[in-house]
Amino acid sequence: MATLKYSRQRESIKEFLTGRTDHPTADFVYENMKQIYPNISLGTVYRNLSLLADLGEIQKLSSFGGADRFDARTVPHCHFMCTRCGRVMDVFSEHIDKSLESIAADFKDGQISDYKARFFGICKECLKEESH
Amino acid sequence: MATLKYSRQRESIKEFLTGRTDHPTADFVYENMKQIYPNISLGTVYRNLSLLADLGEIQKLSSFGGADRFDARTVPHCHFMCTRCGRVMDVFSEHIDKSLESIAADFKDGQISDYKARFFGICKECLKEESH
DNA sequence: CTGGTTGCAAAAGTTTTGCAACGAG
DNA sequence: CTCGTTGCAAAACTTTTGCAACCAG
Repeated sequence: MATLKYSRQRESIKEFLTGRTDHPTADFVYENMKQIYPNISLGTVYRNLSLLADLGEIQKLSSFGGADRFDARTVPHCHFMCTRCGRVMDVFSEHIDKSLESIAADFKDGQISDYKARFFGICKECLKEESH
Repeated sequence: MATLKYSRQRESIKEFLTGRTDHPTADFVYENMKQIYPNISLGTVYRNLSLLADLGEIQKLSSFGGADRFDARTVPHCHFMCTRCGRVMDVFSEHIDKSLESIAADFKDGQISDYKARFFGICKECLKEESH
């Protein structure tokens, strides 16, 4: 097994993600990291995002079409994507969490190790605009 | 609105998908279509898969990392992906369907127009191999 | 004819990787 | 010193698109 070594870049990337509630793409992370490390490369960002996801410190979301998104919130939770503006938001609901837990438990032999759910629709901001 | 015209290629693509229970990628569809239309192009496959998805005749699944997958089953349903062999299978469970419906209903203002859920774990085939 | 569809190829977009230099332990 | 990490660039992979020829209605 590879022994992990400290890297400023990796630390900054994780810190950056932790400070946000949206779900940035790798390229967006890259653009922001450039302000701290002008020479950082996109490859480094991808490598660290992958590594952090493997360690379970962040979550990779491959669910929305286009580039993958990354989320520092690692507890199982759902996402809502607005089909009009493309924004991806976390969904908070005990009802939802309980339902998904019971869904996972519904599988035979405890096969489920993880699950993700996402919902599509039009967000309130877009609905507001629509009524103008 | 564009008026749809008949195309043998589109018909074959849809027929191909309908006859399968796995969830092929565009490239896999392309490789198989070549046996019927040796000159068919990947662009045509992508265009028709997109078109069929827009028409609601098939479903595009962007949820599993790597290339998108396509599914002729259009009723809302969940998928299970084996994290070991990568296979993607449909999940049948009244319990799950009811839970997801009630999740969607939990949103205010009927915002939800669609939802997808997927579960990860190790499939029975892989578990069997593991015990050797 | 008209305009949707196709094959082809180029381009765009996303992610991975080989490699030499660098740096943490 | 060792080996994980970085920057850079090339490559791999996935999807979209411009265009002239083609074909369904």
